[in-house]
Amino acid sequence: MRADAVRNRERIADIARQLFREKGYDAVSMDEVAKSAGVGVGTLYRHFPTKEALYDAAIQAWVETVNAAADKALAGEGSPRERLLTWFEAYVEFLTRHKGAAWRITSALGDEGSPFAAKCRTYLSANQRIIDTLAAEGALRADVDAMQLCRLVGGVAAVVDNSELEPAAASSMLAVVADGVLAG
Amino acid sequence: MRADAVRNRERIADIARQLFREKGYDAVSMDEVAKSAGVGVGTLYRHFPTKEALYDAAIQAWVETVNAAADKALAGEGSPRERLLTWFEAYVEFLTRHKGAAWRITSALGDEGSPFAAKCRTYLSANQRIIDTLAAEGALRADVDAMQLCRLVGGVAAVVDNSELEPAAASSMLAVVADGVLAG
DNA sequence: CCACGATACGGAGGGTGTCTCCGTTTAGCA
DNA sequence: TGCTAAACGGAGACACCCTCCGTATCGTGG
Repeated sequence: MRADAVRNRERIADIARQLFREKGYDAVSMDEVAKSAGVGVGTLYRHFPTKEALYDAAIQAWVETVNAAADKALAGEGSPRERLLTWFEAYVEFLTRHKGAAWRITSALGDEGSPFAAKCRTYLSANQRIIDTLAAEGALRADVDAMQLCRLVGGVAAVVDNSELEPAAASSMLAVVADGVLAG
Repeated sequence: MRADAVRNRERIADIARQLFREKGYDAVSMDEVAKSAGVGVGTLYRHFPTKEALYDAAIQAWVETVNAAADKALAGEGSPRERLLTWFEAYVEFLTRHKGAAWRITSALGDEGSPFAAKCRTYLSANQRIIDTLAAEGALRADVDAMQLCRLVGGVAAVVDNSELEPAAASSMLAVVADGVLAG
């Protein structure tokens, strides 16, 4: 790739990240991203074939830290319930950091063709590690799997994001899910 | 209202109901509804000021049966857990009967300005009755409210609808929520 | 039965969105 | 420095929701 192309690609992704984060997916148009980045829409579409692909690139950076968050939750000293809740809250915080991301990513679970498929795999494997660790301590009900957990917590995150709920409201819903998952 | 207007209004709502049910909200355009109903788009918009208002009218009928479903769940003979699960499954079945409805309605919880506000109130009061009844038997944790329950189960319904999950997958997620809500 | 005013109808077109196509410009190598 | 492959920009195709207004129809009072 030519040097100017690399520069443009990065500038576009940066600008898009800011815009999506401030305004949410639907409220940002491709024309707006192009104008803000000082390029034509053609350039936008050469680098990112669809709006969703641009979104995927824009939110890439923070997804990559998810495994660190899982490590941190597991390394905690509390009861299984406390560690599970720590993880759930981190997970919801991640998913709601960009407006509209929670629902888009949770919707893409199980859809290999989605532009978000790679992010879903990251999330699924992080949840799997949580499950494996807590199951080894005998704290989990037997029939819980990573996909189910992603969907449950993703559903909560989507609702929290959409209705712009207080952290306390999110926590009380997560407590319900955690208790349900821990129940024998 | 003139007789032809009444006929048109009903035909439009009927056609729209079928189309929305088959294809989901986003995949049905107003032009398509107008063409299928054999009217111009102007007529559509005189009867229903926005697409969401048309959707609201199209899914009106089944919403009205939600209270009957709550009665039926409460009249059951099983344990609190069994009755709660019966209600949850009926609730999810309602919300997923029209593709796209679960997320739209759950998103509208707490938004009085939404075209779905009336439907939300119906759902909230039905959930409140469930809570009151089970709380009187001492089966529920103290801090559960109807809004929280609507959001939790609505989130599950939205995920089930979006990913077209099997009933078994829905049931296992609902079991988690039910156990979490019942846990003391 | 008819004439006429109120009501309802149809569809062209405005505004905005995503995405494509292609003539023009530019980077980078020989 | 000259050439070619790569990248650029933006007009415009297409689809969507919704508005506007000239035309057609209903239904009532004479």
